[in-house]
Amino acid sequence: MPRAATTSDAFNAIAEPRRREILSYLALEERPVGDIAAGLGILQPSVSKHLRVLRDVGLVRVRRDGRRMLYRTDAETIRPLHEWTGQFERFWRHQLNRVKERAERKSAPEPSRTESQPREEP
Amino acid sequence: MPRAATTSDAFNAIAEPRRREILSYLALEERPVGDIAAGLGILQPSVSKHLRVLRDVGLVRVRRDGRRMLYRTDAETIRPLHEWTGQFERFWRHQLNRVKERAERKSAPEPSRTESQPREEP
DNA sequence: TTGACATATTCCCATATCGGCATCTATAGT
DNA sequence: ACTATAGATGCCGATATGGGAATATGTCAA
Repeated sequence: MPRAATTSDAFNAIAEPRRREILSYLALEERPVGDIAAGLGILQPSVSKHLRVLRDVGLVRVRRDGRRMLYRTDAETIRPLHEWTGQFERFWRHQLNRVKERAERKSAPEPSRTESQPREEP
Repeated sequence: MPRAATTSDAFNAIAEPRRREILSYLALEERPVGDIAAGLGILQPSVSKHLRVLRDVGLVRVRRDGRRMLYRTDAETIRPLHEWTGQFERFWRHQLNRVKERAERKSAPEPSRTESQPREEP
């Protein structure tokens, strides 16, 4: 089974850095595709494809203006992501304290072999 | 060029639903792999693989306890995600108002052909 | 040492992805 | 009708993915 589709949910959609840029770019005001391409330095077909993904998951809305398509970010769809990450807020507060304590304790060597470290190269 | 690696950053790592479950599961207290597998109903090798991804991007920390590996969520790494999504907070507040207005205005039909709708099936 | 237990890694595979490039569609202006 | 402009879609190819099953590594205990 491959990775979940980018269009499966907002989490997958925002995994792509370009798409995050686009969302920020379209947060303040709606813009046509050409502006996005020029403003972010991405080829137009790529922009269109990213916009299709964002549209499929509801992260942007479109409106036609003559021959242009005006896109804007739909912040409401980002909200669940903010709330999911927010569930850990109380923990990083605690961890800040731990880091502080550890720094203050740095006078005591304490060579604990149990504390883990990232693996090394083979 | 394929999709960015799941280990390229926290955004890609949390795109996978199981990994999100694991992070929530490990938020309160550290747990051995077996508990995660049993608690979430995932096969052990899968859990180990997900944990390796989460570890590579710093979303979890490990510590050895005898023959078990105790994992815990490192909330600090989730913080940037919370902040990125938070940049849109002021907008979804505004959009709430718009939705409210639209609902109140629902007495006026106004058949605007310009307002976009999701595409239809071919 | 041997065996049991806990976790990690490897192999296999069907599939979605992103970028480039070309092409198609749609609207506007003359 | 013709042309220009804006955007969307289609095709291609290299690649990482996640699940499953099997196997490897590592630690404890007798």
